Amino acid sequence: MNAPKLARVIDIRALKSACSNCSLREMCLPIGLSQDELDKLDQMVYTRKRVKRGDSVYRSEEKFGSLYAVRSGFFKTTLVMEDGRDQVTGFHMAGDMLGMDGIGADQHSCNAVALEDSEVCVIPYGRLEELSRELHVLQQHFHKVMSREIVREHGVMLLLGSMRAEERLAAFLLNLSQRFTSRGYSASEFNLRMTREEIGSYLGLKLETVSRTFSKFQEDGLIGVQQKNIRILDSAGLKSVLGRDSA
Amino acid sequence: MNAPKLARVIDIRALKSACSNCSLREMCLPIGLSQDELDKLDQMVYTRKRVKRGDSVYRSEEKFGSLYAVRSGFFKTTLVMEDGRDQVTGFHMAGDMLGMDGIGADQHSCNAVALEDSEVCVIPYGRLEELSRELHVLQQHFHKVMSREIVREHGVMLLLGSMRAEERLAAFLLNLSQRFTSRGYSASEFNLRMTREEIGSYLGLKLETVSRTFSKFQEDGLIGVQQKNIRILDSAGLKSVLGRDSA
DNA sequence: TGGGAATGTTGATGTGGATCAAACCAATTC
DNA sequence: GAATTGGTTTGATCCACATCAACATTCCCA
Repeated sequence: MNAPKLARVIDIRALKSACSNCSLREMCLPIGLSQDELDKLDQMVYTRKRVKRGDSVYRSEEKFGSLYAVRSGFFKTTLVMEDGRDQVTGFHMAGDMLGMDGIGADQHSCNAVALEDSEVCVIPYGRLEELSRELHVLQQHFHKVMSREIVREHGVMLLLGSMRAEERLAAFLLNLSQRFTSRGYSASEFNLRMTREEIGSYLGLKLETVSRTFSKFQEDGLIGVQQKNIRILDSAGLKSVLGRDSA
Repeated sequence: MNAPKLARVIDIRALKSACSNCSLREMCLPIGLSQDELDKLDQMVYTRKRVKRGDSVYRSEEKFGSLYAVRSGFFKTTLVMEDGRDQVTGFHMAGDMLGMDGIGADQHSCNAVALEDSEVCVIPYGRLEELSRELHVLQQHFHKVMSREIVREHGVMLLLGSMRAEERLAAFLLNLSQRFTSRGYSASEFNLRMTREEIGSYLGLKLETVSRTFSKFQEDGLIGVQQKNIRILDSAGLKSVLGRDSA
């Protein structure tokens, strides 16, 4: 009985899915575009896709065709080795771009999995190429997005290659906090969307180590932890954990 | 007395520096371009630059302006943490592209240092943008290059996050071997251009561990090591080190 | 051509984080 | 409201790699 009504509501929402009135337009592809250019972008991004918690936007080996802008929700990207070991290579939230790994070999090289019910904007890659040949600003922005992904990964390499467990966790929390802040959320309190195991996988640690280190940070008065809820009590203290030679 | 003659030789060589008759054109930017398009590329890449061993092409924080295609020689890229710890983020040889980390923030975020006397082609980034708006093939190729850099870094993250020392070294050697092969050099014998310390830094290990592991591989008959000279004696064996649960 | 600085090897010992194991807790589900 | 399930915490022990140290080798360049 309610079904038709619900469907209509969704239709209306879909109509409004255009980039030009998206609340994320200041941190997504539309940055710096004029109204005119935005209209063109609207024609390119015509699909939104809901992704339920646990489902994936794309999987490794899958044919590449589109990029995805996270509209809402939270994702992880993971790599799987032949022997089954897998590793989280990133966590992604609203405004982040997914799928750029697929361009090089025309197939995806990792899995993008939703950690909560989420929504992405589907950006057909061919259209993006076309449009970015036309719109200099869009081209520039797209290149910047890719470049920043490279730099982000540099950071992770640094973390994995030269930091101790406490430093990794501190860097992780500070990074999350900073990203939440830039999206208008509280810098000092947030809910983790991922498990200790996923954090560990991302940071090259075991989940027990993650848990222990959280506990230690709590004892030291740096953070408050209650399951997935994190309060950052002493962000300067956390920063000083980074680049501290030893315990 | 010889100087003028030498200078003229260099001039001639400089004239021939065009992409269209570069021996690397099949693994560098020119891939897939028609003669016509190649001519345009030639106009873009008009500078070659010699880089002496130990010198850098660019340094972290430096203003970004150009990309660099390695023409000959060998480079490492490194990141430095505030506290001085530094980490090698990659090794780069002929045909590789350097500097893409700089696009995002309009300044470089790592150092690119020559490990032997080398030569790079300077690609002014503005020109590349321009030209790739014109030449679809070039645009595609450039995007692929960036994407592959992302995928390469994914691989390093996997290595740093989930592999043990022996696996890291094995993966490293196989990767080098494969890259030499694709450049027409021997897959089974090559000279390392970097020190044990640099290898260790790249792999998240100490130089002693690198040295010991090389020795172990040698004892096991997998490789022959003599200082910087490496012979791969049993590449299948090396592959089987990867993804082996334990010693 | 020799002497000193880098670089590399190998051994002995130490330790941070992994592993193994056991509770504990919160959220569902029956 | 008992039972199940997925996630988290905490303790005891272990081990892969780091660290410290001594020596060997190679590379420079004075």
